[in-house]
Amino acid sequence: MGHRCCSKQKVKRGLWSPEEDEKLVRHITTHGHNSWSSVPKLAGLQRCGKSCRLRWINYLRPDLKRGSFSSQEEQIIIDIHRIVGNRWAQIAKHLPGRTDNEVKNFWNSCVKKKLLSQGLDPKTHNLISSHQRSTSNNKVACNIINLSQTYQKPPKAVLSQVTGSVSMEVDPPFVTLPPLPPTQPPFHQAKIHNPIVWTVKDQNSHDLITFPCGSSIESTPILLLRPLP
DNA sequence: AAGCCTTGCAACCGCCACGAT
DNA sequence: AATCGTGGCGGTTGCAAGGCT
Repeated sequence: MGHRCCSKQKVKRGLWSPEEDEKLVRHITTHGHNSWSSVPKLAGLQRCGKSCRLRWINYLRPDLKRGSFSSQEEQIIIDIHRIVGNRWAQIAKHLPGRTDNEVKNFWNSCVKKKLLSQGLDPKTHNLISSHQRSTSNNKVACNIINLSQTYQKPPKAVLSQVTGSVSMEVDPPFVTLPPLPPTQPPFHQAKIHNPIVWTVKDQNSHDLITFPCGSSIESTPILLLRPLP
């Protein structure tokens, strides 16, 4: 069956040859890819557009970082996965030079096993034991759930309910991740009418961090809440 | 050395969302 | 409003390479 764009023509499948790679790279570096469906024909490839797109994004893009993941990258993956779950594309956006496929493979081959060996459920990041954590940790966990639920709502749905600013109280300690690189194109920027401001306060109502979300939820720095050692 | 098993990763598949018509 | 084409995403598969017996 396959994708509709591939069903009409005879397309090659399987591993890409160096010659095919060269054709694709040459075409995209000189002409770009306005329409992936037209790339195979213009580049002289017997592949479907979807396959070309995948090959370029996951393997041929010049800004890809090859090689094994650093421990810092691994920690970022774990932290963001705790919040957003198996949204590999979201996670990969916070790891320059890494693709969603790479992150997914790394998770399935390494991180998952590591968490299991530590007695942690890779889906929930909670201890596999039936006992709950201490009350202090429960408080943090509760905030993670709140933030997670908000984060996972589609941007449109969130914005439609926002009339000014949204604030959320969380308890320290917490860490933050830097925002996405400035080159990241704003997601659905044109549709945003009500800017969101997230405010994190301490227990005495002092502002700890405030960050506007002028473009969208997608470009918001993700707050990572985890107990400090 | 040979056969089997495991692992990592590239690629495919199926689905969904969205814009154009 | 319905349909179609396309891009994007997560889940899954297949294969090659390396390890083990």
